[in-house]
Amino acid sequence: MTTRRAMPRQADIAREAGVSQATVSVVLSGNRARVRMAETTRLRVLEAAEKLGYVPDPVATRLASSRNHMLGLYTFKTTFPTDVADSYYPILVGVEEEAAALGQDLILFTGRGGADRRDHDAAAIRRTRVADGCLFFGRHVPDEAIGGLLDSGFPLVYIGRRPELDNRIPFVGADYVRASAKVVEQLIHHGHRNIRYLREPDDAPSSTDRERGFRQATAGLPATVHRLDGGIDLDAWRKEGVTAVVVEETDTSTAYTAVTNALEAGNLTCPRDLSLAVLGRPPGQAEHVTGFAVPRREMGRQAVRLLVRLITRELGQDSPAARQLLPCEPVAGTTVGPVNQGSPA
Amino acid sequence: MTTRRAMPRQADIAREAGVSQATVSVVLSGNRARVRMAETTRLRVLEAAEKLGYVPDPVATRLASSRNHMLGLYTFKTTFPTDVADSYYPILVGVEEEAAALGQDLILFTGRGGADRRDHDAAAIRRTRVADGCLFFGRHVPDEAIGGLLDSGFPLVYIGRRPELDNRIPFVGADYVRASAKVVEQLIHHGHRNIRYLREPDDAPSSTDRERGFRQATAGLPATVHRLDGGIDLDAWRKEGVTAVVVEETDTSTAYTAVTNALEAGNLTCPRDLSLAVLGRPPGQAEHVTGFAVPRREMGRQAVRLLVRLITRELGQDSPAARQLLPCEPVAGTTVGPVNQGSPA
DNA sequence: CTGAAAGCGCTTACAG
DNA sequence: CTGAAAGCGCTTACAG
Repeated sequence: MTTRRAMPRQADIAREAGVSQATVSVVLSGNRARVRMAETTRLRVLEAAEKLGYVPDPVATRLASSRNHMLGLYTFKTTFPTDVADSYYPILVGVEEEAAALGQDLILFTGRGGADRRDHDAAAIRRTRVADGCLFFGRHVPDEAIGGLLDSGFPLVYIGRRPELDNRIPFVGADYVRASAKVVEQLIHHGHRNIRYLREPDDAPSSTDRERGFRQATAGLPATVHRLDGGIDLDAWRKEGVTAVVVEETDTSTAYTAVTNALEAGNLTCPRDLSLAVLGRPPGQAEHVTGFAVPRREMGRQAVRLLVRLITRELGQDSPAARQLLPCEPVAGTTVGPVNQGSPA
Repeated sequence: MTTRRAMPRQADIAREAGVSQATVSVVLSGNRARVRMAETTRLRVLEAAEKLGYVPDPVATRLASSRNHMLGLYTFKTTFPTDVADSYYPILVGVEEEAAALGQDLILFTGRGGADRRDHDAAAIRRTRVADGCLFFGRHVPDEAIGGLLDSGFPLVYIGRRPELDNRIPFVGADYVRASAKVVEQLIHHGHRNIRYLREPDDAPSSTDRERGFRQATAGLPATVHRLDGGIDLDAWRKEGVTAVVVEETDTSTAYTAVTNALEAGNLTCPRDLSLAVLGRPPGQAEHVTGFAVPRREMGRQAVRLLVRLITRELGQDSPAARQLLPCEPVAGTTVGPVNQGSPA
């Protein structure tokens, strides 16, 4: 039960090796300054360090220099969602994998909810500065706090595309535009012309991107976008000539659920009566639904890699390479087929 | 794109308020030393801090004092297991919940595997000292590294009972002895006398505790312990008069799997032909199996609480209260019934 | 009541 | 080639 002073410091090594503390620092940090030094001195220091079981104090290192090989992860909501199936988890797996591979520790910052939420988040966000840099993840961007971090040159990376703050935020997102367009092109390839897109009434980048992809692919076609705001009437749509439905996919799966309910209610089968594609993966085990898979794990990994490159200044905060969109994996599924020639039910 | 120097320091506040930097420190830290000070001065400092958007630098705080309100979590394997159903996850949920509730950030330390694993772990374990204290979780205890931490008075708590190092390690575990005994008592209550215990050939505390509970409950009965080392012959056991089987449950579920396979092969039904209880929860959705649930989430929460009490010195490292065993929740299930009166198949 | 000083354990110019 | 000094942003005795 001695005190914390039990940990050997550089000064102890210096005494042991008969050199100055500064020399110890130079030797132990690999002599990056390329100071010329007698090999014997170097060895003596190394030996003393080994003998005393020296481990650098990460706190002091961080204060004196500017690296401590710690990466922050700030999440705005609980980091470990209770709902394990949450889309969140694979990202964490990727983040941790890559952080470990690059020799970085991870600091989890949790913005606590409650009454003083705003203040609290601001303080917590500022605290991220203990780390060399920080990953952020969440639907909204607290402009002021993040802007402050950006202004001060603190390395940060958002997970998910972030056009906010004049596109000054580095990010690693998924290329929803292209993935969505490809799904819709598949429908067109099957002969569909009148395609309806069902989206949720939210304007997060991931939503608008999907819609853009849909619009790109259907340019010139009678395809229309329907914003969910209640029930949907598939029969009416079919009477209008709609032969395929494309639904947005989000955390809540509201749009997807609405469609499957309507299909069931109308006793409709895909792709016999209607072709169906989802812009993402549906909840549960519905693996037969055509769509695409978001590379969440890879997003986590790449976000870490990008953050480290920002930290080492290998990449500038403003570099185009600091805005990454990863491709999504198409999922063929079985809910898309040729246009049904029969008349609507 | 300014430098990090953009963050205001206490010195900046001091200049703004026309006081010394030390006075700023006193005011901002709530004047715990109860230094007498003009209220107007205090307010002036607070106002200046507010105006400049001051946030204390946690690194400097930690170096100068000894608290930074960060808790470490060291895991020896990947912190986010890819197998989501892993028993690991609920503990993390509990840890994060309670850490957030107590206003503590979390630092994840991951011992990387690989060739230099031992050295690496040792260095990583030492790095935990950036935090005010650290939670540890894993099947083995690296004696030397943990002993060193303990010697230096660094607050740490293991998740899971830890008799190693002469019981010097504070922990929060589950009371497997009592939970196991209760399960077995249930069997005895149903009239079973000749009960067989199937355990895996591993001597972790969680294994030996379960066996102890079994032995306690079956004292004086012909109950015997069988160490798994290949296939098992249920028919032979039944001919010996065994009417109930109790299996250990671990990460791997080896024992449980062996029994269910044997049951299936022998076309046996529980509890008709044999009563079955598992000392924990079986893998998958087998909710009908009698056993008990380990309070993992609560273990996570309590471990955090204990660690904080250690950090604040409210509790000493050697205090008996720093060795906690949480009760497990019994699961009734349907695989235990009265002794089968018919003859063995 | 408030300021000046020392120190936490490092890194990084700068002298010799 | 190596040492002495300053400084990172705080806290904590200690003087006035």
